[in-house]
Amino acid sequence: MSKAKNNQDNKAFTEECNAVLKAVSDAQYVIGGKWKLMIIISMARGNKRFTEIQKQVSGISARVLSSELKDLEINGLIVKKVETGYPVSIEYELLPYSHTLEEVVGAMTKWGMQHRQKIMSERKSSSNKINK
Amino acid sequence: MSKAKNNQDNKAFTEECNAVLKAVSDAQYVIGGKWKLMIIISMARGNKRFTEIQKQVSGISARVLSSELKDLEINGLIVKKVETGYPVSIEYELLPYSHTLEEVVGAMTKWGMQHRQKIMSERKSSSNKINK
DNA sequence: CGGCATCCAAATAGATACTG
DNA sequence: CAGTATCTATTTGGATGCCG
Repeated sequence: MSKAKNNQDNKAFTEECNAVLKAVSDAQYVIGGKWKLMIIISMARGNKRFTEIQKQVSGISARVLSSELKDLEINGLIVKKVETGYPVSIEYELLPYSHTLEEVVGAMTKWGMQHRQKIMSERKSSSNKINK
Repeated sequence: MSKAKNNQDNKAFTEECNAVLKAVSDAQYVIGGKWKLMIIISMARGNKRFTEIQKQVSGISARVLSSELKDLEINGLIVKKVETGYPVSIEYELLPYSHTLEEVVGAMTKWGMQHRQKIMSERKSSSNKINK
């Protein structure tokens, strides 16, 4: 392979790489961080109330959940519905757009499960780490 | 649908939900954060040297890259290879296990690209945000 | 119940300088 | 080149109390 050909390849590769990096970075801007996907998963299973979601997504504080829900609403993934009445009831609902995340959630779930399997069967080596 | 049936459904749903949440949380432990996937993407395109990777993953500092590479090595995704010689050359390489991430990376790339498209075609609303 | 305000502690990251 | 050390600045997050 000539040097020129190599450079061409590298250039195309770099451009494709930058496109992928940009896309992943865009995605992480919206669904990155510790909680956003977990909130969406919990909501996809029917949790709509603030306290329900907080109970299922273990470890999240009210302050953080509140702020995450706002982000998700701003980014078009959920809506906050306020039903006036006595008492006022507030529910969060997934918007149809959130379903576009199914593939991402599916891939991460699958990977997380197989990774735990892998770690479990590697109990000899203790330097690998897994959540709690 | 009876109340009992409903409760059963909810219980099964809750358990399945917790399994998914745990898996996603495991995955995020290893590949979460702003940089890890981007480093892997860059390396999958052939970048092996510290400085090459830092150049392609724009915005990452040497200190953070150094620490991220260590995490990735601990978790079995990459190796650091030191070729003694003059001068000593250091290269990082993806391990075969890193290929198990292809589906995750693919899903996120796809989603990020379509999301940018969506935002672009929604230029009327200015409250949605996208990276730089 | 569903938050927001405040305070404070901890984690994270940038800048800079330095080393083998 | 491939980092490490140090210091500081910023971000993040927990705890608590209050409010409609």
